[in-house]
Amino acid sequence: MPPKREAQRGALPKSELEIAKVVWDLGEATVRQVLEALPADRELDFWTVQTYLRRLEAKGYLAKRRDGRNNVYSPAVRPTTVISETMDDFINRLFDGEALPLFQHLIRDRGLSDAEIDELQQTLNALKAERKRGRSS
Amino acid sequence: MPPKREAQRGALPKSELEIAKVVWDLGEATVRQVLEALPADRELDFWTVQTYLRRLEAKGYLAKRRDGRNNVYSPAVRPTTVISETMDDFINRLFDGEALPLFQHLIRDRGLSDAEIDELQQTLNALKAERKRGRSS
DNA sequence: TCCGTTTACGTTCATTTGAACGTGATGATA
DNA sequence: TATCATCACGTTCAAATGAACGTAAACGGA
Repeated sequence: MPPKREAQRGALPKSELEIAKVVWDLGEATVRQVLEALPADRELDFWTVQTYLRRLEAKGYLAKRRDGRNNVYSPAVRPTTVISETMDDFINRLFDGEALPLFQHLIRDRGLSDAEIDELQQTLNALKAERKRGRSS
Repeated sequence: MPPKREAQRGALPKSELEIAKVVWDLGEATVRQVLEALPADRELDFWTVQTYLRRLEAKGYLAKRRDGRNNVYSPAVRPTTVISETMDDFINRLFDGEALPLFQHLIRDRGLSDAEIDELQQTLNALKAERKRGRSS
């Protein structure tokens, strides 16, 4: 059997992703809640937000529940999964699928504060220790 | 005067970016060279490649030079710049403009090999040392 | 219970993007 | 120099995307 490519929910379009992200942050939300949670400088129409939420539901990213006369949307796919998919797509497109070059680029061409570097190092150390532990047990 | 938004060459579409990347790798290239440099499983028409190159030129990303009857395309904007812009756009969209969460996600949700972790740590160490030197001089 | 408000749903519309074509010009080869 | 392949350019076309509307139904307050 050929290695079916895991549903390949091919990379959400910008606007839809933007809306999905709001829902993720809120946990669940009505159209209006999403609209209000949008950054102030992002003026979308109520109708437009509604449209995107509907599309996200149609694509299987969000679930819809009825609450009185309102639709309440919530994640139907774990956000982490969607982020991973999106990122994979991005890395494939821009860095031939290699994560490392992406890091390099981020680290040197984009300003990381000293504090951020520290934090990053700690994360790496932790991960390393974790793995070592995993392997020796 | 309002703070004009820096040309805002708003994020290249997938296919165009793909083509641009080939040109970057080759340094400069004709339509046919780009076509041939594409991964084997990516079957684009000669015409299609031509179209994308033309668009990229129109948008100011590539420069066109004449060589006999051929157009030779080359970067008009440093690839690093374009990559940065693209990445900024991406990070804004997915991580509220914060690079750190992106790192975290990459590090833990996407498999990094031990070797890659090492390499990353070295990069960070080097960067840190570099900065310390810069500050104390 | 009636009225203004808010919502869902189906629909629409312009623009962008992905992809390709037809023709006339150009250049190499026979 | 006649011919054949290749190329550039303008053009086109469908699908995806960004954005919004009209209507009818559902509510909540007067």
